Amino acid sequence: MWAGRDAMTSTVSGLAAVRFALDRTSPVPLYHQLAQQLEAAIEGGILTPGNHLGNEVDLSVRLGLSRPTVRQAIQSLVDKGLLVRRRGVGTQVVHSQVKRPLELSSLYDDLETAGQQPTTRVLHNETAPAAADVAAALGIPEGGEVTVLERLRFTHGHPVAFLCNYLPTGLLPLDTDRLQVTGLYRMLRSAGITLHSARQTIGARCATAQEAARLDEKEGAALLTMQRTAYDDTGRAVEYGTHIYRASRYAFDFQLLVRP
Amino acid sequence: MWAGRDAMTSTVSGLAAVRFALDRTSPVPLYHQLAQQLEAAIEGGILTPGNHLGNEVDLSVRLGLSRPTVRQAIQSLVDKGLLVRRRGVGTQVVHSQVKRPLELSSLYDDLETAGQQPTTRVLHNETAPAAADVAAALGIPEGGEVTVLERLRFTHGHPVAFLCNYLPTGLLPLDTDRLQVTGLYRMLRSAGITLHSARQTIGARCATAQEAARLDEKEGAALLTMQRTAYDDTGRAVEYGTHIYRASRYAFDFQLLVRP
DNA sequence: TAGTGGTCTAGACCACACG
DNA sequence: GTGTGGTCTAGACCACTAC
Repeated sequence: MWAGRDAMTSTVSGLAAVRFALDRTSPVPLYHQLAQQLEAAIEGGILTPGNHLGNEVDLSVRLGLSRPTVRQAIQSLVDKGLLVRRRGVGTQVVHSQVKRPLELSSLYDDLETAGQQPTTRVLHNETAPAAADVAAALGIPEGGEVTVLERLRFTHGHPVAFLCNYLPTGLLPLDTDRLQVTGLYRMLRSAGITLHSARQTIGARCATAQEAARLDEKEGAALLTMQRTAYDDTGRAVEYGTHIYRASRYAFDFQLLVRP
Repeated sequence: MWAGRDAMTSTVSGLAAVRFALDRTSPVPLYHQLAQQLEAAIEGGILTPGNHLGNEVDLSVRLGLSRPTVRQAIQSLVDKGLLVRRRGVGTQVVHSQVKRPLELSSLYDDLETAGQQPTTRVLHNETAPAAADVAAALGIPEGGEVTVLERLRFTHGHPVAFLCNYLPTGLLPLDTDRLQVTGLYRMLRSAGITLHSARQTIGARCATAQEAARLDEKEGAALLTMQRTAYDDTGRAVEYGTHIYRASRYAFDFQLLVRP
């Protein structure tokens, strides 16, 4: 029985071929090290779709880890959509190219990763009393002071979007020069504000004459609209924005994972 | 010290007031029972934003559970965005109204939960050879047989969307009569197909004369467009669709959680 | 220094799928 | 039946935060 198993391992493609290197002195948790190496093996094609991962108990013995630790590593990849577990069956690599789950995306980052070399022109950057909708979105009293930000975003010198954002005044320094060379979300991050969730609405409408002029479109052209309120990890609203995109030059593209 | 603690509990609003009822004979896991009751306490306002949950060890003693079990319950609520944990600080109820995370949403279900009484008219339901884009999306050979579905979705008797879907033929029975009274995703679910992920693109354009006529709009009206490919839990593509929505009557509205 | 969550262990029993 | 993942226990030590 045992001899048979050992003899078989040499013919098993997949997990048996993976070399794991766990460093107990590293500050990186063991389950995370294991998850990273499993993910690398999947990305690198060593573990191919449909490959069984073998049962958790054997794996934990082989790695010298406890089963809960191995489970935690596997679970994180299941959450990422790379693995599927079935009771009584086993753990398998998922069959397809699920790339990145939906992120709370920043237009600036999206454009940059798409190689679009985004640039920004700041049209307004000043404080003003909050209108009713802004106050409601940010959870502050109507008429309270907010910072109003209006920006035009360009790619290759052509306008793509008109961005209007409202933030609680004093939340972070909003230097106009810095806003011209980076994205708002990056500035939030580097100010120590971790975004946690957001509520957004995506719609469409035809461009008014003013909007058309601003975005270098014809009047009546299709525009994508987005309103978003973003919250930090304590649940405090940190940003409300109404954005307008040229539909001829931009579309929202994202991956969803079903939460079980 | 201990006396002081006990004396304080009576003045502590929040967790101390919550009565937990755990049933060890239930098939529902203990961590899930606990998570549900904590969630109910938050929804019901017994635990209010900012309330500390108290340390995990005390809670596990009080409940007669092990700490890992309590942690699992708390973690599930952290994943849902209801709680925040900070090392050295504690666990707190999040400060805002984060309601539902983004789901792989079905238009039919969305409309129904909004009380819009959706109805459907099936325009086409037949098999045809797959065009290049459809074949690529579904991962089948070009010219391979697919089922083509064209539907109009109404609310209160007015058209909202034109839905065109492609599915691998034979994946499930697609009875036209049933499609008229329910949604495609419900039929997939009841056929034992669990959706796992999807890739979607949302854009906008102006209505052509034909589209305008079909959706009871004027030519040139703004339309929202969505293309989506959905995958089941083995990573197999089970559905590809191109949808068109009247922007005057529909917008995408959803909540995002940042995945840490 | 004291208290918190973060990580990890070494077991155990159960429910479910498959042959 | 046999093997799988699902759940649960009762401890342990560490890293971080706040005072």
